[in-house]
Amino acid sequence: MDEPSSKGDQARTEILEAARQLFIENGYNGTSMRSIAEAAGGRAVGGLYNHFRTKEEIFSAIIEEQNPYDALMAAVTGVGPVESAPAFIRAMLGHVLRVMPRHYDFFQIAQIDLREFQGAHLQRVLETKLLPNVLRVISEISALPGLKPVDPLGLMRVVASVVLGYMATRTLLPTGIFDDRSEDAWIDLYTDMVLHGLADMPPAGERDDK
Amino acid sequence: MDEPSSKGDQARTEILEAARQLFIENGYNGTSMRSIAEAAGGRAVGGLYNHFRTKEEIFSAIIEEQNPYDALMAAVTGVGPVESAPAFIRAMLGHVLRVMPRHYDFFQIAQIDLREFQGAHLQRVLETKLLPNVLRVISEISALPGLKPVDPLGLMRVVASVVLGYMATRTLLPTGIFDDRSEDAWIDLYTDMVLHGLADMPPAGERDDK
DNA sequence: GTCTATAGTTAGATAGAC
DNA sequence: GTCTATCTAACTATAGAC
Repeated sequence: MDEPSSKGDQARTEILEAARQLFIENGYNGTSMRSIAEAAGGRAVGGLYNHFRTKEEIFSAIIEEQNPYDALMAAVTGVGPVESAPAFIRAMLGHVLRVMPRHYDFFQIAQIDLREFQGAHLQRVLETKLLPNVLRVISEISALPGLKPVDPLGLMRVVASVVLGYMATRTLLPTGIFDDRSEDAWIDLYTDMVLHGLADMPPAGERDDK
Repeated sequence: MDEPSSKGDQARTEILEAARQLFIENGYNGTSMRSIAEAAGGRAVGGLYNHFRTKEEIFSAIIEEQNPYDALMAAVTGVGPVESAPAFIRAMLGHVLRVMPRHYDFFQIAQIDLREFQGAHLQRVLETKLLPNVLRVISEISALPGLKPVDPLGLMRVVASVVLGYMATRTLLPTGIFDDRSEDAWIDLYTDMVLHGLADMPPAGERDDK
């Protein structure tokens, strides 16, 4: 992710770092090339154009180079061999829900892309890299025993919803309102809901709750 | 919500309507007062300032006057008397998940507020109106029989997460990928997960899935 | 309350010396 | 590759006639 490889690219890295922070604080159109240059080590505006042709190219580079794809896939593939689908889901959620908050910056950048560019820059990462792999993992889970009959697409959406909802409610609501539980406790609660639900009884007959 | 009460306020309504659409399409800073004036019946720019003092006041008015609070509370309080918490949750999710998509515009406006103003305009609506009422409803649910022991705050967060995740995945992912299921089928799937989980067995002992 | 015209500022991007 | 200086265009907001 962060690779200050050659010495000439150090400026580029500085610029991307400063830009990301400003985009998050002030939005895309709220961030000027001047402010990026200033925040990136007091540079001059013109210097930015030696590394990026346009402002949008800066934003695009952030999405392409700082996305948490590797970390996310490592969290998923790091589950290892398990015997049942519930065990896989519990381990996977445990990893993913712990990894995602460390990439909250990208979560915010992604929201900016959705609003300002209709997700155009995200789409490449999502469709070419993440989605196929996620679908493959979800299919593997479906093949394991222990789940109710749900097709892979349905399984993917509800799991994705829970992860996204977990991320969104971290800051959407007034600060500190969720702080009385530890992160581990929250993750257990979410996992238990996904696997076994909130009701204390299985659906009796078919109409315990209708 | 839409109240063309006096004749003088018709222009105001037209402006807000045009502004909302432009904000959604082009973001806050991507929408100019000129474009708002033009879209609101070919008005002149100066005329806007007879109704709103600043551009931000237009945005603020949209959040204050076009938020789906009433619709949301109606969906929740319209559940009526039930005997168990699972029954309440099923009915409530059925209403809320059907009502929220009809207010997707506001969902997008809310995201703009989060990004451009750190949610400053949302906060008033959320803290003074929605949150207290939601917490009250959640407490009522907790008092009904049929749930595992979960405190109201935990219950609120996981339910909110599911609703937000449902909304987010409607457009986050490539268009049409979720269209093979009807809305009703999706809502059933989400509700079943929230109540009974995805696993086909209750947690045996305590370690069926660890 | 709506218009035209414009003030004052700032944006993205470029030119050319070093 | 970085700087200073600047171009052109667009922005928010205001002034004043009707």
